[in-house]
Amino acid sequence: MPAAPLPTIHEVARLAGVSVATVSKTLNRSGKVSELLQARVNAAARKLGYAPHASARSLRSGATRILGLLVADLANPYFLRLVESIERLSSAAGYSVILCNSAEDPEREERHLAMLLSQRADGVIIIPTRRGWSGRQAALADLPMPGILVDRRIEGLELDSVTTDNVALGRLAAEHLDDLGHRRIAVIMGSPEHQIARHRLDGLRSGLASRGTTLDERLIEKDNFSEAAGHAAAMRLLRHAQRPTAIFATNNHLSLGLLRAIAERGLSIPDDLSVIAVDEPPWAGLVRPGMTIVTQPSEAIAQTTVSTLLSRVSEGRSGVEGEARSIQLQPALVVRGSTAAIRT
Amino acid sequence: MPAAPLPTIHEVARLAGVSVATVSKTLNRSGKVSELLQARVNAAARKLGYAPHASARSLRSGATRILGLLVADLANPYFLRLVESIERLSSAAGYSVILCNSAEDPEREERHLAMLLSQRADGVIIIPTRRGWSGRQAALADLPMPGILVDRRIEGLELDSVTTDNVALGRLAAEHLDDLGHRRIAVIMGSPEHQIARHRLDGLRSGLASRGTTLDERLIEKDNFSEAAGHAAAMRLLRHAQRPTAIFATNNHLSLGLLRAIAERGLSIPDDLSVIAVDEPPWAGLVRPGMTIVTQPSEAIAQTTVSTLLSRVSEGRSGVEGEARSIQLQPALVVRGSTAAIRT
DNA sequence: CTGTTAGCGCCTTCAA
DNA sequence: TTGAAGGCGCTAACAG
Repeated sequence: MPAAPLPTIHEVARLAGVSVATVSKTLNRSGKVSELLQARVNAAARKLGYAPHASARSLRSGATRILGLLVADLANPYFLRLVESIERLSSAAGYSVILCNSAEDPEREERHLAMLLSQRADGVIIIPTRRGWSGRQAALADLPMPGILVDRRIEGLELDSVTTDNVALGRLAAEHLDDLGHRRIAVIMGSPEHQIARHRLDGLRSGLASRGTTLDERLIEKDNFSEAAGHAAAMRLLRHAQRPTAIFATNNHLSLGLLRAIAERGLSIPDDLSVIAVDEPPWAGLVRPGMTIVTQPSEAIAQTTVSTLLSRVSEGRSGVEGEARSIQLQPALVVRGSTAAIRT
Repeated sequence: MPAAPLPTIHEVARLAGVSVATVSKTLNRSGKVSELLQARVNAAARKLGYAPHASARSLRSGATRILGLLVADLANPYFLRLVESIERLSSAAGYSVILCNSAEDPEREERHLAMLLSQRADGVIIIPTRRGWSGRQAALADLPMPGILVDRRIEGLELDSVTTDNVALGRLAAEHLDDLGHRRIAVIMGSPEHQIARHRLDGLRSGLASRGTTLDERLIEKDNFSEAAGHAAAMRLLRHAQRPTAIFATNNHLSLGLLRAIAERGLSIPDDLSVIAVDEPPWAGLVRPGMTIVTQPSEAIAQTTVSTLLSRVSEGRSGVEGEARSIQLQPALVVRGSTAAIRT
C-alpha cells in the first residue's frame, strides 16, 4: 500500500508554523534557530515523514554526496572485498555509492562513466577494465570531478591511484619458495600485456635471481586471466616431463583453476607440489592444510582510496591542486600448509 | 588535470545559436526540430562535452532513473550473483543502481533505506536482513515508491516478492538422497527462526516422509548461518557415533564450513559420505568429483525482479494498483559426484 | 533570531 | 518549427 508523494519543505514549514528557511536551517543545523522552533520543526518533519529531496538539494548546493564506483569485475573476490569496504567507508562518511560493474567490458565501462558524469557524482573510484576504449585516457584525464584509480594503474595517465606493490608481491613469493628449497618453480601469470602480471613476474624473477636461482622461462604460463585458462595452464604444467615442485598463481581466478586441476589429477598438496596464491578467497579454507598466500591489504587500500578521494573532493571542485598521488601499499606473506620444504 | 565545471544547456544553446528549448527537444527527441538545427545542436553538445544534469532533470521530471538495491549480505555468493544480474539488467533498461550492503546489520539497513528515500529512487529492490528493525514493517508497507523483496519474504508484509520455492528445494534434495538409498541423513540448517531454513527443512522432511523415511531429529543441526557454525555443526556430525551417510547444507556459508570440516578430517567424498549443497558457489569445482547441488534460478529471479519492479514503476507513481505479487520460482537439482549410492 | 526571495538546470506548456 | 517563461524543492543571501 505505497503512499502519497513525499512532503516538501513547505508542508513541514506550514505544519510547524514557520518559514521554509527555518526548516532548512533546523534540519541542516546551519544558522541559529531557537530551541522552541527547532522542536516544532523536528516534530512536524517526523510526523510527515519528511525526507529532503536529494536532487533539489544537489541542484542548489552543487554537491550530490554520491560517489561512483566503477568495478572491472565483480566476480573477482578481491574486488568484491574492496567494494564491500568502500561501500561501508563511504556510507559512514555520508556518501551514497552508485555501483557499476564493467565485467571487463570496455563498452560497459564507457557507458557507466558517462552516466556518472550525468549524475554529477562528487567523485569516482575506478578499477579500470584491462582493455581500454578509445578516448578513455582523455576522458579520465579531463574528469570534471576528482577520480582515483584502484588496483590497476593506466600507463601514462596522471590520476591519483592506490595499488599494491606488485613487484614486492612477486618477491615475497620468490623468497618464501627459495627458503623452502624450491628450484623448479612455475608461474601461471595471466596475460603478459597486463602490467600487474608483469610486475608480479618481475618480482618473482628478481627475487629468485637475488638468491642465485634462475626462473625457467618454459615454466611461465601465459594466457588470459580466466579460471579456465588457469586450469588449462595447470594441466600443462602437471603433465610436464619434469613437473615443477611449486606453482605460483598470480590471481584469484587462476588459482581456482589451478586448485581444480590439482584436485582432478588426484595430487596432494604439499606432498606432490607446493602452491602459493594471491589474495584470500573464501575457499582458501578448503585446501588442506591451509593456503599459503601473498595478500594484498584490501582494507588499507579501501581506506586510503576513500580518504584520498574525499580529501580531493573537499579541496575544491576539481582535483587540480597538486600532482597526482600514486600510493603503493605493501603486500604480506601468510604462510600456511600449502607450501613445504622440498624433499632432498 | 580535471577541468572546469560541466556546461549547461544554455551554453550549448548559445554555441548552437538556438534556444534552450530547442536543445532540450533535440537531445530528448521530443517535439519537432529541423534537421539543420538538430545537427548544430548535436555538434555543439559534443564539442562542449555536454552531459545533462541528472539532478535538474529529476527535479523537473519527478523521476530519477535510479533504483536502490539493498542487499542483506554481499559476502554471500548467491546474493552477489543476484547483484551482478540486477545491475546488468537495470543498466540495460537505463537505470542506475545505488548499491547498499546491510551486512546483516538492521541499523545499516534502516539508514540505507532512509537514504534511498531522500534520493527518490524510482524503485527499491530489497534483500532484507534476517533481523528487522523497529518500524521496518510499516516503513516497507508505506514506501513512497514501488519496492520488491527478493529471496526473503517478510511475514505479514504485503509487498511484491520474488523467491525460490524452498519447500520444493528441500524436497528435491530428499528425493535425490532417497533414490541413492540414504537413510541416515543429516541437515545443517542454520537458524530455525528463519523462514527459509524452516521451509527447506520442511521440504526435506516431507520429501523423505513421502518415501517412507523419517528424518532423525537428532541429525538436524541448528545454529546461525555463518561458516563457523557450519564447520562446528559438521564436526559434531562427523564425530557422531553413527555417522550420517549424507549431509545437506542449506546455504553457501554453511556448506563452505562443512567442506572445510570434511577436508580437515581427511574424509573422502562421496566414499565416506555424500554431500549435497544449495547454490553454485565459485568453489564448487574444488570438490572432486563435482558438487551435487540444488540451485536457485538466480538469473530468472533477477529478471523477474527487475521486470516486475519496472512495470510497477511505469504503472504509476505508487504501486497501489492491484495486490502484491508473490512470485515463486522453482529450484533445480544438479547431480554431480559428491553424492553416491549407499553401499549395502 | 526569523522570513522573503532568487535562482541551481532542466523540461514543458504556451505563444509567436 | 522555434522561443520565452514558469516552476520542480531546496539553500543561501539578505532584510526585517
